[in-house]
Amino acid sequence: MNIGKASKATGVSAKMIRYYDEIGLVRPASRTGSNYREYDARELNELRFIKRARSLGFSMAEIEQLLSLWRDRGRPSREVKAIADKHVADLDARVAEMKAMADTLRHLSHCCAGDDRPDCPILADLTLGKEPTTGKLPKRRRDY
Amino acid sequence: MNIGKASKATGVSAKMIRYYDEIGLVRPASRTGSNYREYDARELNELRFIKRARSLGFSMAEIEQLLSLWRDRGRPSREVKAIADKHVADLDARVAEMKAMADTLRHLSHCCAGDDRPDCPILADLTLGKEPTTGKLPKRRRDY
DNA sequence: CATCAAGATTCCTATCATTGGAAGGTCAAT
DNA sequence: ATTGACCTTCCAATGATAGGAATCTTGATG
Repeated sequence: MNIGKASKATGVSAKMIRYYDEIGLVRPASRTGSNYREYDARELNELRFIKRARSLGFSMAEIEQLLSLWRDRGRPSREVKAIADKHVADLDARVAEMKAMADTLRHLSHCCAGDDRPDCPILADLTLGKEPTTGKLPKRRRDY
Repeated sequence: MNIGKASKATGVSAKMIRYYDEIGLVRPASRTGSNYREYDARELNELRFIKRARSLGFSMAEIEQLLSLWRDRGRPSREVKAIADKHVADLDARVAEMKAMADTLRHLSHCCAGDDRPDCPILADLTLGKEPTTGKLPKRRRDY
């Protein structure tokens, strides 16, 4: 099965399949005589695994760990659970941050007349240069 | 006031001040005879404005709009409110997505014994290659 | 005044995951 | 044989930020 079919079968773009190949997230694909990448059921499963994990917000680094655990049939579920739990905590923290941002803005917007007059508490607040109400933002570690 | 002082006064790194300068988010800073950037109170305020807006999760594009509205003393507050409200809606949507992710993972983790045995519903779920429970993820448009 | 460290300048590099395109080789069907 | 769809590699760009190198300026001290 070539990369196009594999892409359709897994929902991972051909570009990204090549990229995962390049960075060694998946083992280098075997090649046909004409240098086309070839995929079998096993590799399709890995690609689906990656896709699902990305959609759950796991970083590539986490996926690398999860993949190696997944490949190891004897691994203790404890290890997987630890990664998942850490990720849940991460997600919860980010949700809290964003919720605080949204609430702050919602409040400001609610106090803004939103009419033809120039008085606007939103801009007034921005002008203050205050620290964010949520405290310093942590570094973003990943996209999701 | 040189860039180092401006950085300390606003909390925006010198690197980022130069970057905002370079991309035209702020007007090109005036220069001393020896080519040092010079900042006055007005520009410090703009940098604080940008910092605060970033901390509220506005994208650079949004900040560009907000800045031009902020500079225009006669603008209707309606325009500012519209940007803020759109952003609140964006944030709410992202919060909902991430909450759904966290909940899905939390559920999976809860079902995982987390012991020495290899059976793990988390990996089992990832193996399915299902569509995310939250539906397709929208493109991330920004960091925050 | 000479010197030296701190701090300014520009330019280049990297991040992370993803997308886009160009140039060129291959496959399948007509 | 031609055509069009598909594959290959390589290069560039995204957005916001950080790091570093090379070079120049400033300000303080001996």
